[in-house]
Amino acid sequence: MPEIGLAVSTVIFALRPHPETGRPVLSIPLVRRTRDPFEGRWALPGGWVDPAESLGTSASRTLVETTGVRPSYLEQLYTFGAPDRSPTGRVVSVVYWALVRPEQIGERTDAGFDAHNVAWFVADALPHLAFDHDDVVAYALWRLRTKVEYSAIAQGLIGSTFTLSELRQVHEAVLDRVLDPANFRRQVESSGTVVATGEHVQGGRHRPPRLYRYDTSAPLADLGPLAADPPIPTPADPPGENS
Amino acid sequence: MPEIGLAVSTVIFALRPHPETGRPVLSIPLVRRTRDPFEGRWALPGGWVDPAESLGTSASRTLVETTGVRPSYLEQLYTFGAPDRSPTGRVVSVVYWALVRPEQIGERTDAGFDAHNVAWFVADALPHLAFDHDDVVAYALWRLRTKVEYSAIAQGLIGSTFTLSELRQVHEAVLDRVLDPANFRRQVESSGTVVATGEHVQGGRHRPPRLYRYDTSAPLADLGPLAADPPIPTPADPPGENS
DNA sequence: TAAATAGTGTCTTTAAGACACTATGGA
DNA sequence: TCCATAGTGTCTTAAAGACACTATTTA
Repeated sequence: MPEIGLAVSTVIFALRPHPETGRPVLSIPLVRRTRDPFEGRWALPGGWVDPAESLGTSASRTLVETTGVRPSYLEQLYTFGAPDRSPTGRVVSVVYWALVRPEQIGERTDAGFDAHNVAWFVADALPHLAFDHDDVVAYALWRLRTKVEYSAIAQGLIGSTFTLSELRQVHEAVLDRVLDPANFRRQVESSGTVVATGEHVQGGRHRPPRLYRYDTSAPLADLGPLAADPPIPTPADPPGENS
Repeated sequence: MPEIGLAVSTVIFALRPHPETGRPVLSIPLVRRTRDPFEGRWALPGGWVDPAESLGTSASRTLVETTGVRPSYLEQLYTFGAPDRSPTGRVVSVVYWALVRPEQIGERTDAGFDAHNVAWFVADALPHLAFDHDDVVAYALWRLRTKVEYSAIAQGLIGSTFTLSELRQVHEAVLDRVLDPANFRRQVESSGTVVATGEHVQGGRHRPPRLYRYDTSAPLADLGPLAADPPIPTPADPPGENS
């Protein structure tokens, strides 16, 4: 049995106001490395896999520990294992990607959490990252953009109720292009993934839009016969035993 | 750095004559375990990852070593890592799936190759496998069937030249349903993945069909920004250094 | 000339996209 | 009443599927 280090990393996506324009833009939290290799460079949150925990649990644990956010969606992306990807020895990384809702992005300041070494970046304007994380992020971005077009994962980025205009803005931010409001509405309504709450939003200087929520009985994404990832543990939850 | 065993396994697909009907059917080679755990049970070919080799190289090496076939296509499927998936200790398996062309399925009898413990099974009628390999195969089958509908991977299962009827039979065997010859032809021709050689097949008691070959300039499958897997090493090739 | 498969034509249905139009509340 | 966005209608195009039809070989 070979001596190979096994790690997990996670590419976390959320929509945050663009630092200049203020418009919602796809963003990723990174962690500054405080030791070699690549000391000082930004990297994906992650850590070693504990022998007693599943890969998915390991991913949610390390991402909560390092960035303080709790994801609404978590899916395995790919396993990176080129022999030379870490200069300090052989490391194989099982990479996950995650979505976070805006209300989950509280700025943590509690003890043991080093806010100085965690920062959010615009997904399309990242610095050059440690290890092979540039490639990892590029692949995660491709997967997110591909998947948002044929599944309901956008709900992982939005609050529990929303207008169709807000949902469309999520899709537009992810895909980085504008969508026709009429056609978008028809597509979403005919997909059956969304249900009108009956309420309306007041306050705009225009016709009040209907509020919708996602139909929780429909699966968020088609993983085929693969068991869904374990539920995201809340701070009180003990880790689950799923793969 | 935790003590976790890192292995690779591969789900290998080929079309072989059905043992009863003789018609081509999707088949998978399995290896009988000769030691605990699960001694006597059938399992996917695989082995430990060598610290010096990439994951893809490890997959092609172990599958050639154990089954004697050389794949025409190899792609990473998923990494399985439930803490209890092996009764003898923590093992994380990076699973690949592969396609093999009929001409590559020679029955090996050379020294060091134990034909008694390798056998081909019809993909939809496998015995209960060792470890969690039932789940692994189910997921691989789903991926193959999904992918054959929107990509050109079927070329990984067919010889270098073929008639559209033969290609359609490959799709039919994979999807396990009949396809309309007229519509299939139009789809394949408009996809641009296939080129007529100008030759025809003589001998049938009917109009001689055109021969086609795949356009090798077109990619076999869209992996996004992910680097393609390393070329399959022939027995003489030294292992590559890609992920 | 019959059998059998190769290959073409065409109609229907569905979905995506473009874009004109109506609806309704707030300033 | 005007502005802004919500929401509807409808036309065009492309692709998939059903299925009738013609083409060309061998037995």
